[in-house]
Amino acid sequence: MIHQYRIAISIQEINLERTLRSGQTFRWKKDDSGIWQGADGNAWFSLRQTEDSIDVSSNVDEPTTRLYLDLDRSFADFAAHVAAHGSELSPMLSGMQGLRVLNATGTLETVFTFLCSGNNSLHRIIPMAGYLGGKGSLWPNGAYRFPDLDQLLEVTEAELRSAGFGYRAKFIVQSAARMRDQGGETWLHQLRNATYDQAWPELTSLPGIGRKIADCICLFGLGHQDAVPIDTHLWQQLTRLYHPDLVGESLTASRYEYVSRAFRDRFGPVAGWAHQFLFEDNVVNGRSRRADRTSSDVR
DNA sequence: TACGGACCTTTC
DNA sequence: AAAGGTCCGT
Repeated sequence: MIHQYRIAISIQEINLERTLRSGQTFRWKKDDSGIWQGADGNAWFSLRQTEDSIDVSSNVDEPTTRLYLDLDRSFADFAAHVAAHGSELSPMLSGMQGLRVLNATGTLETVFTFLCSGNNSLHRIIPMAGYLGGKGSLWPNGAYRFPDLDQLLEVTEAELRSAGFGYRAKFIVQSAARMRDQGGETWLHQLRNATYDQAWPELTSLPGIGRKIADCICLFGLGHQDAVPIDTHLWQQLTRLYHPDLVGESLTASRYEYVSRAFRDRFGPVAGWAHQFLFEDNVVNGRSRRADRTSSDVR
């Protein structure tokens, strides 16, 4: 059955373009008509956004879509909350209206696509995520349902190697096998009911998943919004804003723990959202900021 | 326990 | 050289 409905909401409250291209999910596509085609877990969505509404076609009802897009929380309230805990983020917020952290339920997809993300760039992560997604079945909107664990278990390391996955091929095959041994998707989804502190060590027990990717899975795939993935972008931001003595230093495990805890202490339950703004700001502005610094420092 | 180097491949 | 890191050996 196909549901069709219009959700009245301003583009300041949720900006699909900004949100779906912010690197928390990798398989959404905007078609030639400007409609976003995607899938998450058991759902598929066609979304057409205007200034004040989103027209939805989907196999799920409106409450389910609202939950996925997290629409029942106010972006404006949230942004105010972030600004109250860190005024240094205020200047960034005006350019990031409607950038949200989605409430994905397809946790298996989060695990295996972020397994592709390490030491990699978006230009390559997206086609890799698309390749894995293609192992699943086709939804009516042209998006692929992400394969289940049994389907992933059929993929071989040799195949992924030849598909350009590099050394991540082994991690993917090994993690799929390990997950099966630990209880499969039942085990994974049960981490949703666990706390962040409980879920994190479970995830890092999978090969290829270290502290950063475990934090991504906690935040983007399990709904643990106190998780703070610290990648190279966050590290640049956090050192610049809060730990100037560490600027330019390498991100070691001990520094990760230290900086991560400090950020969580500052922003509490909205730490994950605050992280998303800092990440996005660095992706957009970081290069020029680095260029400014080096051009004035060097020579 | 903690750091530094290797690691696939593509793109800037 | 750097990319939204992780693993391994010292």
